[in-house]
Amino acid sequence: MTGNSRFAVSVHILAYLAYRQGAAVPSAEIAASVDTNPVVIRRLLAALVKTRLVSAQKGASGGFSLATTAENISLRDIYRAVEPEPSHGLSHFSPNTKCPVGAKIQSILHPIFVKAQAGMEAELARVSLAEVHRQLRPVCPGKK
Amino acid sequence: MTGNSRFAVSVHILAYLAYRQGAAVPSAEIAASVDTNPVVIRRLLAALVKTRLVSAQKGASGGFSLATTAENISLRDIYRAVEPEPSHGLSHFSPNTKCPVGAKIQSILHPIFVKAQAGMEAELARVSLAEVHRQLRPVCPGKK
DNA sequence: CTTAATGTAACTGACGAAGTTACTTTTGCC
DNA sequence: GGCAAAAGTAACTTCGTCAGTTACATTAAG
Repeated sequence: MTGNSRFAVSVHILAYLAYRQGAAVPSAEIAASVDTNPVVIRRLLAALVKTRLVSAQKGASGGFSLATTAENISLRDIYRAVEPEPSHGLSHFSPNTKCPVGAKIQSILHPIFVKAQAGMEAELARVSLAEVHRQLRPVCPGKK
Repeated sequence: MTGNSRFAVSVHILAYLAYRQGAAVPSAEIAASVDTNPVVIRRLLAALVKTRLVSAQKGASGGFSLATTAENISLRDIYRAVEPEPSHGLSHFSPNTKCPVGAKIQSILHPIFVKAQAGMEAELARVSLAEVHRQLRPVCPGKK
């Protein structure tokens, strides 16, 4: 598992916690579901705990659980918790300010990037963790 | 200039071509405006030529110019020309399929990511290169 | 035929993220 | 009290991607 999968893995983690219905789930169990190292999971969970989406219980028989209901958590909340501030490549982009184009291009692009980012997050905001959870346990036709 | 600034630099390139009003502009001149190496510029231009946003003229007194009007180029066109297919971290994310969550999470996330991407691109589609060009040459109050 | 340009391949270096090891701290449970 | 299990975290190793660079073949104007 290489490349930036922080968000995808984080949604997986929270979906797993929802699936386990409030139990204190150790990082090793989540790591088995994601198929990665427990430390990777704990690092992402640290961000999710900091933003109060998840609560952590140290010590024996400890573990992680959702800090609120799955309805109250949107994918945008998760995205913002674990993704770094989007730079869109504007940091480390230092055009020649002696050129009329280079002097202005950054200030022109910045608000455009902010809107593009907002457009993406608006779509994520429409999906709750509960919706993801629901799709995990689909209605089983014919079964009551 | 480090990190993924392909899109920002590409908009800069096209804005520069618009600014030069149809002249055949060599990559070295664009590189001076962006403050980077001409090869970096030519690599991005190769993608822009392939998608027919820009035309290239080889040989002495050759260079690059817009293949169409700035009104006809949206920032989404530029984005799609130079950014690789968005994986959103789903490639290289291989959860444990023996777990009920791991088995389904990818197919749940995929359509959500597609919508998020579309939300972002819709905002980029609203901005044309002409709009960027206009902001480069603002009305100069008092000047006729 | 010279010169200036594109088109590309090959290499280097920086950076970020995943993965791993190892250790400290905390806490339930016997 | 002491053991076991867990979070928390630091340090290190890969690994992939991209910007940057050098070098060279190809092309076309004058």
